[in-house]
Amino acid sequence: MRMGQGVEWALHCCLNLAWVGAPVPGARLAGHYDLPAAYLNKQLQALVRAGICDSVPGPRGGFRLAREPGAVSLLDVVVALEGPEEAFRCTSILGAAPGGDPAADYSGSCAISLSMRSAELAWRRELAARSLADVAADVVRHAPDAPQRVRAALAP
Amino acid sequence: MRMGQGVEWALHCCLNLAWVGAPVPGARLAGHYDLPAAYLNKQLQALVRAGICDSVPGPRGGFRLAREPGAVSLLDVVVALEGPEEAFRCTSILGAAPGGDPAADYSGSCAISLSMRSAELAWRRELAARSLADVAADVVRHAPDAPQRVRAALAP
DNA sequence: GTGTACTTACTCGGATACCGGTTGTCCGAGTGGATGGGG
DNA sequence: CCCCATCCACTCGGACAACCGGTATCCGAGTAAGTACAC
Repeated sequence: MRMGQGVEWALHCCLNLAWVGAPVPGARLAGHYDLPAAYLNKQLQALVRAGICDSVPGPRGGFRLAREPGAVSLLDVVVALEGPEEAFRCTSILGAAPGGDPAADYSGSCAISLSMRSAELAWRRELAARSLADVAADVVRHAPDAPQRVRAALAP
Repeated sequence: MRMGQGVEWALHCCLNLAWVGAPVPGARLAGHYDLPAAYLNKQLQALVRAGICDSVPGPRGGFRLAREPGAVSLLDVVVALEGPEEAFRCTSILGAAPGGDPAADYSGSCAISLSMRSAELAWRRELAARSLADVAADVVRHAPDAPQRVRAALAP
């Protein structure tokens, strides 16, 4: 059970976009972290589809945050890249057991499914409660000049 | 980010093993849920390596729970099959950014890594707090004759 | 000097290969019970 | 009737393929800025 690499990249990029404000080309973000530009572009496209980022084409274009940093949760980013379905998928194998209904959906009644779903819900709740603004505040507390340095490195 | 199918199978099998008490062949468990026997066997082997199940060879052999159901948490099963490493892996891309140390390990200082790890810790805590005995109790509360039916179907 | 049309370089966007990991399958090593013979 | 050696069927265990999703890459469509020219 591993999460896609793109999630880490997207989170760092979103944080930087929150500090820059102006559109930043995907290639410049990729160069900043020494990442494959084309692949990072793919992840950013997913963020655009999810309504987290806006993309402006042409010269002086790039990606920028579509909402306020406080209105983008870590869960939003994770869901945008990993999809909305949960990690544990109940396939209702109880339906194949003796006395089970093969056509029934046990995901809402199977105790195992409920327990796994409950745990995953706790994970999602933690991610949903933490916004980009919260993370940015933590970074600033530790390194107050980080936003300025990022702006200097990424702004045109 | 999807969890392996084997986790669901292993959880159901462990619950049944807790009710049966005696060794149950992997093939019989597989037939109970109409699963590929050889592949389920692979998952059960992982449980044995993790010390969750014991395996007895020869006729009248099979798999049985190695500890009391109350001493096996859902997290134990998940870790046995999915591995101990966490879903979100911090690759310290901050080290590649300007002003970063490429050789340093940022997984303990990067605010993003800390937030993701905190959320995953909440998930693990939920799973660790729920044992097979707890889940079994929930099932019995909903269907009191489940243990007897399982014994009748799986016991030799 | 100013407005306009063109050129151009730069951006995103989707379609296309590659690879590791989960999924699925197979056969061999080992073991406990059943069986047949002998005492 | 009891004991023992043999045989055998049954089990796990690890080694071997197949399929799928994440990884990585490329080139084309579209756009806005810059430029040259005509008025």
